[in-house]
Amino acid sequence: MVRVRFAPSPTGHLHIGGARTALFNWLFARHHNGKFILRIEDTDRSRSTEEYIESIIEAMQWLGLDWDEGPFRQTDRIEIYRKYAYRLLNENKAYRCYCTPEELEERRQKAMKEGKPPRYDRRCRQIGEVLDKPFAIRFKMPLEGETVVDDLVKGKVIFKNSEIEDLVILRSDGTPTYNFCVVVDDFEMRITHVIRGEDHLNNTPKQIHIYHALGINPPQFAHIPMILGADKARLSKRHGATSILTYRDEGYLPEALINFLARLGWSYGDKEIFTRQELIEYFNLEQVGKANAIFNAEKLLWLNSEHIKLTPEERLFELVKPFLIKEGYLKEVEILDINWACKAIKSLKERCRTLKELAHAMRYYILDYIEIDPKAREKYINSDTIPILREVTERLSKVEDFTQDNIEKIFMDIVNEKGLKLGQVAQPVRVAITGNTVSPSIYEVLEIVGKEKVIKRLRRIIDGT
RNA sequence: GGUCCCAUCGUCUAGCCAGGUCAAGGACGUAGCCCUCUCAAGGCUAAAACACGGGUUCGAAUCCCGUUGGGACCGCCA
Repeated sequence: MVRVRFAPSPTGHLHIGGARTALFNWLFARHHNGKFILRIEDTDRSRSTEEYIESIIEAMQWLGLDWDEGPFRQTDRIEIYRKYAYRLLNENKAYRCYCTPEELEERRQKAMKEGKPPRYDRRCRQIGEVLDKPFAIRFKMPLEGETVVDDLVKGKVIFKNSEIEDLVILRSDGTPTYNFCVVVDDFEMRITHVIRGEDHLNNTPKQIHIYHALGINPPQFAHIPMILGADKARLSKRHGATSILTYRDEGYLPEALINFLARLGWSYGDKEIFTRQELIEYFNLEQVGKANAIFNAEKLLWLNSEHIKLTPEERLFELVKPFLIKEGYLKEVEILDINWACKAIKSLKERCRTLKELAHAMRYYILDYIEIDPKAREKYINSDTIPILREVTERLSKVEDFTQDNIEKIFMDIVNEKGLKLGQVAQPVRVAITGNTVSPSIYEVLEIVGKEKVIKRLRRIIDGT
């Protein structure tokens, strides 16, 4: 049984990189009919907050990355880690370190300045007796030999044990540290595959030794490449929308983001567009690449538009509602006729790349009156076009059955009778009805807006009010 | 500074493990054309890459070594 976990630390919102790690774990679990576990690594009490925990969970839920166990919190499990740490101490596999953080920091700075590796010099490892001073517990790393990490993505990676420092596993305040908690938790939670960012690759040999000291077998490791910003630096706030929830608020579909994230570092031949089910079916670690990837916002936008096209109008309507309300086009209690709304959305869905854009475009279907773009007005509403608009208004107002076909007939009649080009009629009308020079087919727009509003808006333009 | 990872179009990538079918394929973006009531969508076309240098081999994008470049880690952070 495959058991994987996503173990974010709540020191910030869920960002692109974290979400991709979560996704790969989730996909791997679902593909193998295994379990996906959520674990909150909040042992850094000074930086972890409840707010971030909630935010991460909200983002996971929005993405549809559901977990089977958890969320577990490491702060609830402190006693467990402490127990294991003291076990190692008693078995002489760890030792008390009496150096203070200040001393260590000082030595580190000095080492850096002298160009030496800023590593702990193991000075307390020699102390035989127990001193009456505050202490941290350090793990005894082997002093020689090699450790091989047989990584599912990177292959065999070899580390010299002499390069690995004696890391602190329990702080002097009694709290455990990251590298120790992961091992204990992954063991206790019976994790079979650890899929995480490549930034943890260097930690892996340390963890492997802790596994061995505890007398347990390490899980399989898979270190996936990093996601970098356009400047090739690690993705951070500087690169704009970094929180997953921001993408939700900007009108991205979760399935589009999932699709995008999946293709960042993983591929399935030439296929670009995947449904959630397809990803579960096709995902594997073998096809995960080794090189870092740069976050490409343009492609995400394109994928979003593709997924909007794939989404049924009914669902789009539900998804776009919050945006309509936020934009003020719709009051919260107001109810739109669903069939009408779907017709409106259908006309717009292949023209919009985000739900935000969709909501904005829908304004001219919903509102009674719309603002006319000054440039559009200048170009298309003038003494030449007012007579045309008058003619259109007059004829449209006589139409009983306000359908696309009937509307088109009227436009064509006017064009033929007056010897005009269709654009000479369509564009002024488009500006009068939508407020801009861009919209779906004008006949379609008129039908959806409806006779009453169409006539009202045209009259308003003609009257110059 | 040390250790580790990585290297195909601007970007995501296929191909690499099992060398020849690759004068390197797809996608985003860009440019042009077609369609056309506008804008999209769609269709067609174009520009655009095997980082560099050695080696192995009849043959290398694919295997080996080095160089360069990028990234990560080196905490009583995770």
